[in-house]
Amino acid sequence: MSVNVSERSVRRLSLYRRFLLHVQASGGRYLFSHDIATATRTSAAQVRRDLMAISGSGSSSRGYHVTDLLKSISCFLDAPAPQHVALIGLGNLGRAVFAYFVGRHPNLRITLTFDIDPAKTGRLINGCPCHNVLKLNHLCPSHGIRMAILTVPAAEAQAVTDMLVRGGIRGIVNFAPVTLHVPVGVFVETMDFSISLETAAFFSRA
Amino acid sequence: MSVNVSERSVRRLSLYRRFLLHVQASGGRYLFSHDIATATRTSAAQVRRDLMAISGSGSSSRGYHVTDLLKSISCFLDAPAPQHVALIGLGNLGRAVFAYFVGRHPNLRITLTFDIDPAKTGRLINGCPCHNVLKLNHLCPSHGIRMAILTVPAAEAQAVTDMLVRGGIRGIVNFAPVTLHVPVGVFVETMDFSISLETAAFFSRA
DNA sequence: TTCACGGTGTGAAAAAAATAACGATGACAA
DNA sequence: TTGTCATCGTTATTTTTTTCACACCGTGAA
Repeated sequence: MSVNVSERSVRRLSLYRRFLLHVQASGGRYLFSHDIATATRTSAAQVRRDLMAISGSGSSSRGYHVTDLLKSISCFLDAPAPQHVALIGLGNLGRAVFAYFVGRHPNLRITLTFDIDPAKTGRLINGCPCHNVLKLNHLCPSHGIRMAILTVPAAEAQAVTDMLVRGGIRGIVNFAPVTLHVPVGVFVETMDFSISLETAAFFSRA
Repeated sequence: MSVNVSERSVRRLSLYRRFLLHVQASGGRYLFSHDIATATRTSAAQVRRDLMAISGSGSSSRGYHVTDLLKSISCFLDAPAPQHVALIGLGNLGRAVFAYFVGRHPNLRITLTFDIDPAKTGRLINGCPCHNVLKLNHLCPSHGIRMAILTVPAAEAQAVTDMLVRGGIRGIVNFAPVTLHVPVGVFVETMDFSISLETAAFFSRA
């Protein structure tokens, strides 16, 4: 089902969905491909092509039906049941991510958190149990957790990643400014503030 | 000088530099392209090609001289003098970004911060003055600020962006989960946690 | 010296991605 | 009805990006 759709398409589809949700909330019912395109800074052809891949269909006169299209995209992007997510590292960043997360991603659920600090482990954080990071490879499989958010210091990131991989994790959102090494089949998305900053700095004077 | 180098190359060069700094710190003197490649998860050919573009040259027997290469990359990526940066929005995220920033980017300097909350404006934050966000288009030009980090709520992001653009900002690192609209010539880098999360969720079950 | 080896720099080829092009379709006006 | 028009779905083309391939170079061994 996921074959034939590139990473970039998936990203754009996620953007389209976000826009469509806004439109839906404000009562819009139909959109043309170029509406979606301008809202998400891409081209109408690109939108049509992306939607073609997931067979979301529109009418040539009215365009795309917002609710139907949302259904198509969500059906494609989301798992049938909510996915469980582990959050590793409950420092400032980890807690901020957790706070941001709440209520925003109904299909993703932070089920467990982990930290190495004994002052944090063994308690509930936002109603979610926090365990010692050493229990990772044991607890993730038993809770059906396949993806993780990594908010540990850079120095620990690779070691924790190795544990995650051993624990069967298949997708990682990494906030540490390091390049993680994982086996094929494990997806890593790095939120690399430093690199983004330097890139923006560069092009701000291009 | 910046012509002919794609955004992706710039990103990779930034990654190479980070790796090279680590190597330098641990006393390494020479590296082959494939060392850099494996460390940054790309290919040796890609590394050589990227370096070719900035005319960083290596020897076929020893590889690349770490310090020389660092010099080449930094000369290419960095402005001759430190660039001034404005930070807009001093909520949890903004303060976290500021804290992360400190000491990590010698060529970039957060010169001014802005917020809309009167409890924050008029004071020093980390030794850096905080102004009302309405003073943006006035203060940015007079301080030579050409780039900004945007950590305001999504609902305000576009309005603030418009002010930034009027204030002459040419590069924005945007943390708000919205697609910003800017004139050509203004570079926007969006740190989009939601999109990254959904992308990782998708590929974690591919 | 002479050869083999492993790496660089770079043009050529391949793959991936974005853009353009176009027949088909349905709404609407005349 | 008939023609026009704007948009869709899809194929074709172009552009961009990555990978391959190989001549050339410096080193070390024989």
